[in-house]
Amino acid sequence: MRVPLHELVRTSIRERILSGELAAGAALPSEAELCTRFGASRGPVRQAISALSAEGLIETSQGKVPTVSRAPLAQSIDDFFSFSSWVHTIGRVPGQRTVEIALRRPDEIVAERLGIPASENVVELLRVRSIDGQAAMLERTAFVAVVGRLLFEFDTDSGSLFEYLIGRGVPLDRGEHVIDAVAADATDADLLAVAVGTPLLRVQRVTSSNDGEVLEYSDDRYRPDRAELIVHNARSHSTQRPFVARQISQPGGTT
Amino acid sequence: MRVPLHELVRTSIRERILSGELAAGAALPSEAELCTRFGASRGPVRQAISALSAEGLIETSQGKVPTVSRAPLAQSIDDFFSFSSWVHTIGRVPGQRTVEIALRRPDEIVAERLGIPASENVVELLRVRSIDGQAAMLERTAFVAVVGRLLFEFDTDSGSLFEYLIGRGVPLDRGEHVIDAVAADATDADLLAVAVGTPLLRVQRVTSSNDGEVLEYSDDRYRPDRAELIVHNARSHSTQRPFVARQISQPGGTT
DNA sequence: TCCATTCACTTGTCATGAGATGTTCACTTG
DNA sequence: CAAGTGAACATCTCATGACAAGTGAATGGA
Repeated sequence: MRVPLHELVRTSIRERILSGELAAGAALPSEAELCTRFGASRGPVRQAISALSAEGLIETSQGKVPTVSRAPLAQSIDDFFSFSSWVHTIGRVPGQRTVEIALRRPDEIVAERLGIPASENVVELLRVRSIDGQAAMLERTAFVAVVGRLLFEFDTDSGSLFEYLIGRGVPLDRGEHVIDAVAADATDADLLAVAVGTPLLRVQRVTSSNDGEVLEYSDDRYRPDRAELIVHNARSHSTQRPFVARQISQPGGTT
Repeated sequence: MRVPLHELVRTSIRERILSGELAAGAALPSEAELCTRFGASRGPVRQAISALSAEGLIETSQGKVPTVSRAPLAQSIDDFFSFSSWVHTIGRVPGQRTVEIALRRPDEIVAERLGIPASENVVELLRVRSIDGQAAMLERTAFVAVVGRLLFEFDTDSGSLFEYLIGRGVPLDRGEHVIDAVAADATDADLLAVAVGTPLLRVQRVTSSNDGEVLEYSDDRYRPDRAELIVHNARSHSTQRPFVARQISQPGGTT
């Protein structure tokens, strides 16, 4: 498969940023330099820079050399998918305790969300996720069989399941998250150490590949005093990109 | 201020799409046609098309004329800011009942969110928002004085406050939304017709201009059985754009 | 009638050249 | 010593030309 030149330039620069070689706030080489370095004309180079800018990785303005963005969006995106990654980037210590892992028939809702017949087995995982040792979220995940098989070779208490699956080549690319609020049931209350009926922030996620193949369904319930979601959004036609992330709850939030 | 040619082409096409002149799925003129029509070379035209594609308004692929996207993102963005607009686009009837409107000193939290001293007056508005006549959300909004003044010339029971303010030139451009869950207090319970302690989905929004000037703070509480939030997200470097919107709750959501 | 091929047309990619416009900083001037 | 000036340098804008690659409809043969 032929790789266009601007694509090559783009990924090359991106890798240098993500690897830390180009730190946040650092200046990129000028267009002219990039041209000679890649043996390209200004067209592809500008195309690559423009794409990286749209991606949120760099910031540009006329007359100034592009600089590496201080709040890289790529990080936020990964953070939104991976609890461990998120907690790490905010400088806290993530933790997880596996309550249950099982291969079983899915219930109606899980089967419907995964888009499979109820007769097809799924791997279900129930974990308590914590921040600095304090329980913050209860995670009920169901994987389709082909992905779930990989779980039995993984210590679900050890770290980021998401990174593990990505590393094993599972194409967890797209996520659809439905957000609402539910009252803690007996299980929630027990594992999150709250009273039954306490309001919890629930995020139901359906993760699929770029082809649209559904791979995972998860029902995550957050203690709202420990974690919340944050959405940035811009109207009109600004170049500002929307982004979604989690954040630690601020004290005094309940009016 | 000088308007670049590619910007001109871009807004021209965008207007033709948003006005409905170019329906969803319709084919755009070819690059060559656009070039002659605007007296431009391919550069600016391609730049405009690429921007519109990134905006999500059109879809392109090699060899085929660009077509108007069937799920325009611009709509979703506006929908996320305006309750009325959202309810309209899903084919329901929005409603609102103003419970209170007042000019007063802000409490600590409101003052902090708006970034103003507690001695500065704000206009506070309390409204019940409904879908097809059923109460779905309770909205507590505080406006800085300069914006709030406009409210007294507006019938807050009549329709979209957001559109009214935009029409009056208020630059409501950027929004930061913090999402969590709270238990319904006595007021919430009364106005939303639920029991005290019922979990509600809360969205706290700080709206500001592109310059970063804070204009509005809102605390919206949704009945999770009537409305929920939905977030689409894509990892990696796909062209897929993230978006955030509201949606009507599906029955049987509580596992 | 059906199917493979051809061909005109489309967008994607890339090079080169040139002027406009914003930034920065050393240098001049008061 | 501070303020203003200007040149070097950067990106932004736009034009022109050329080839590669995908699309779709017309064409022609089986």
